[in-house]
Amino acid sequence: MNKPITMRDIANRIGVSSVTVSKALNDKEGVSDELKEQIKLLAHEMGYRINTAAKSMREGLTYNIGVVIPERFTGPNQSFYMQVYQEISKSLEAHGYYGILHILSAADEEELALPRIYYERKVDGFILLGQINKPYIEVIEEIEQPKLFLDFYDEHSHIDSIVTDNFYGAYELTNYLVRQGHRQIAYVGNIYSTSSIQDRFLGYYKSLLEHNIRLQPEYIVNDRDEQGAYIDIELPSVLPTAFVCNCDQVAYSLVQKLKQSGYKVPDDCSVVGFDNDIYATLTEPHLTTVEVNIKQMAQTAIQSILKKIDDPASSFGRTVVQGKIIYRDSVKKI
Amino acid sequence: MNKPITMRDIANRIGVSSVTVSKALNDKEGVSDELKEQIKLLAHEMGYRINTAAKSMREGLTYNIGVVIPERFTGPNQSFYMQVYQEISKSLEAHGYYGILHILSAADEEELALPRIYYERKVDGFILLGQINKPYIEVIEEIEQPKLFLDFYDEHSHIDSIVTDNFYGAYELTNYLVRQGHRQIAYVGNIYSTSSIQDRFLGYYKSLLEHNIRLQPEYIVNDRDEQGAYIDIELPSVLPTAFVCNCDQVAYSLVQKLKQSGYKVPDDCSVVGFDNDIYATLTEPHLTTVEVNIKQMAQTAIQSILKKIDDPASSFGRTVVQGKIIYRDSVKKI
DNA sequence: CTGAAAGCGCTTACAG
DNA sequence: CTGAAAGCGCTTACAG
Repeated sequence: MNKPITMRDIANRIGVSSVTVSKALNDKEGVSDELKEQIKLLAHEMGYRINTAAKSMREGLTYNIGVVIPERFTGPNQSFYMQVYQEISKSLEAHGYYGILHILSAADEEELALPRIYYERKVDGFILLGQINKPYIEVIEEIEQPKLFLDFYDEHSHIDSIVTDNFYGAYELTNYLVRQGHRQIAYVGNIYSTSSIQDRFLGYYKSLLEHNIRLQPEYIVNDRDEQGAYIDIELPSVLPTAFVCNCDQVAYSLVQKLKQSGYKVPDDCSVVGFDNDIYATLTEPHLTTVEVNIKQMAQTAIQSILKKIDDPASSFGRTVVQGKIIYRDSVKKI
Repeated sequence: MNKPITMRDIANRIGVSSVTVSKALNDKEGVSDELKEQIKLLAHEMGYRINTAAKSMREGLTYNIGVVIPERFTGPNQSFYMQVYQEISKSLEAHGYYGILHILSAADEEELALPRIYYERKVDGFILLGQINKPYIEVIEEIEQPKLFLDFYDEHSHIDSIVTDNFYGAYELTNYLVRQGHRQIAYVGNIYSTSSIQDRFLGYYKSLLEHNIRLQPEYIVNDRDEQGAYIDIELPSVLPTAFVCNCDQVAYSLVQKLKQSGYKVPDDCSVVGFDNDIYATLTEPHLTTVEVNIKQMAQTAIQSILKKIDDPASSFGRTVVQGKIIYRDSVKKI
């Protein structure tokens, strides 16, 4: 391996100082346009590539962002967070930054072990992607580097967060059902299970309230136990004309159940989901659902974290990103 | 933000030189055990975290590996490569290395644009994950840094590669069907489409040959067109007793087709898949299939690339990683 | 417009 | 066993 080209090499070739080369390559003031051009050209010819490590050390910036995802969200059937990570990766690159992924193992989360990227000063900030345990949140708070929560938040923490608008998405989707003539509308999901299920339920409820539809207890259908494990869905004794499901996967199960019970979707009963994941199009008919705006969530997160790196005092609080209804074939106008 | 602690700070506190601190913290020779302990303790107390950028510059190593995945393999329904990336990330961390993901856009691949991590010397080596275009391969070959192909290979390239053993996996799976009494066995897949479909076909064919079963042309069932788009599967006029599908997703479609035609799986007909992805358990009955050993593929890739960084002359050629049959309920003994 | 000096925080090679 | 010196490749602040 021959020695890498440095700014000094370029400088020597033209008979100029390395300071001038640095200025030229970084488009700084203080070099004539002519010389600038000449230097850039030569740099290109010589195949110069900047040594980021040197720049990093000098500036005290790594140009890396750590993205921490709890292990439990990274299974083969849960591609959502990895999708988000992809977007983060792409957007970061456009800003001259790079993502470093850290899968937080269950053991490390339990033992409150901080990621290695922290101890090695590998990153300028952290994006915590996906709900982490309370005690771990407290440890994270102690870190004196910029950080934010993505796709979850913690009421008692002062860490900024970016979440999808579960409440408004479910509200809009339910409004749509009402506009299609539905008034017997059930909600499927354990509303004590997670904050997104709960917020989606509340959006659904708001729509009912606005339309003077009474919330009937038997129209809140449970889908999972305390541990989050799916349970068999029990259909209400009087079938509603539509179901709002807290996620596409549950909508998928529900449609199977309805079919088994001899009902046709959407002819006998409409069903909507949430997430627009693989289950939305695996279901027959394909589900009308809410798509989370992954791209915007990623971009918002990056803007915020970069701002915080630039100015550690800046703060954004809780930012909410709106989703988008995807209309398909699982709703019938009645 | 208060100034970060350096080795010098620790040194000053004990009244020793920063050289000694460096040696102690790195467990190098030349410091008494006593002093070493004292230094480590103090470092911990003071919350010392090494400045990797400085180390990097000094050693000329970034401790990062670039992982390049073509965009077309990163859709929401294709979590496989992101699974692999997760494993790479985890294993790398155990070696004090970190992965930097680069999604290669279709445009960049077309225009032969190298990733930014290359121009910024952000990484010590590259793992190319997933088949890239021939012309791009040629550009990659020019890079004077360690690199390897993961999950694909190129006959005309001298770049080392690590692939899953498609041939042997399909061979074993077909052997299993034969042991279960099957002799009319069809293969589903366009055998001119990709090298893995082709290699899996050849493994299937080897098993037939070994068992003196004639390969019948109508038992090679097409599943996709030239562009790789799935087409409607046409069942052979005489139904075989078993189908070997080139992937789980196609097995899923096939089972649907069989059910629509009034056949029961596995009672009337057995079906096996390949990949053990989400479709394997989405299918009813759950599919017997071959699981790619993602963990081992990642580990092998990392070992190889780290060895190459250490010794650029080292070469491994084409390494094959064996898969594992997952037995489920889609095969009947006859 | 251009450059000499200094320094970012480490580690290696050498001297004691 | 311990440390002074040198240097990795950049950039900033300052002098000319």
